Amino acid sequence: MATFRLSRRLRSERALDSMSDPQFAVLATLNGHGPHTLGELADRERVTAPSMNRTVNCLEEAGWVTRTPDEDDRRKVNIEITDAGRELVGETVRRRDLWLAKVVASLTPAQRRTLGEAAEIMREVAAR
Amino acid sequence: MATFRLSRRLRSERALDSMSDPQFAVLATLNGHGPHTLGELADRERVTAPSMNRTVNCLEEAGWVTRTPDEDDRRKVNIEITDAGRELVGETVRRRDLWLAKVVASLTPAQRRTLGEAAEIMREVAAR
DNA sequence: TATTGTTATACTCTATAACTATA
DNA sequence: TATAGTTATAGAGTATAACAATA
Repeated sequence: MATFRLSRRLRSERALDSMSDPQFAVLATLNGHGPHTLGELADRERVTAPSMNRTVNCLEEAGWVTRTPDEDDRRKVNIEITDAGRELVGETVRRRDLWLAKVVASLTPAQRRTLGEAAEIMREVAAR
Repeated sequence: MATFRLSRRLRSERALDSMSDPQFAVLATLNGHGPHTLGELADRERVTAPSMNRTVNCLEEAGWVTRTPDEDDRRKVNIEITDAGRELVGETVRRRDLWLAKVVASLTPAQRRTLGEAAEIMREVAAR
């Protein structure tokens, strides 16, 4: 439960309050790994195609991504992040890092050590 | 990053037919810390009162919690988990933590102690 | 015939604003 | 007048089922 709550708190540190977590997750994927088709995004986020379609619709209407029909397979649609989308992702990352830095600075050395050791265990555990 | 990864790993092990995360979070709180008023639950989960009211409605209709008017302050409503709710929490936890139990059992006592201490810090930090 | 994306429909979670009952 | 809870309303994320376009 502590993991879920901290994860939620970290996600709340975003550049735009109006941008939801699912939308940001898609934007971060496109920013870091290039254009994806709708099906690829749905598989990556473990949601259905209609669900991802709706999320992409919101991102497209807001100008964060663009849809382009695939030239080789015209059933597919390539979704690509815009310059405005890249700027938004960068701003969110900076804000999140700032919040984390303040929190860490307020902890005792022992607490920081505990979190550091725990993070290592959590990474190892999550990889199983 | 460790928090995000562990959170995602835990969710991926979640039973398909189990309840939603917000509902489970409320039920787990009531199961572990006794009855709460609506406002207390809303503050704890960092959502608005109307949002929590709807979640509690779903839990109440399903028979997992009960509403009881407070005797001292009749504006308040005490929300309490039912026996069926306790049973459901137990089932959900067992299913979600099936793999985690094995992982934790493989850790050293010192590692388990580190995770326990880290969980407390994470809860405090997430509440800011 | 199979795959990819979309639309239709329904449910939950979320919020703000307005309302009721009580302090 | 202030507070606790509820209702009204709206937007987003989720799903399944059905459909269109393309391979």
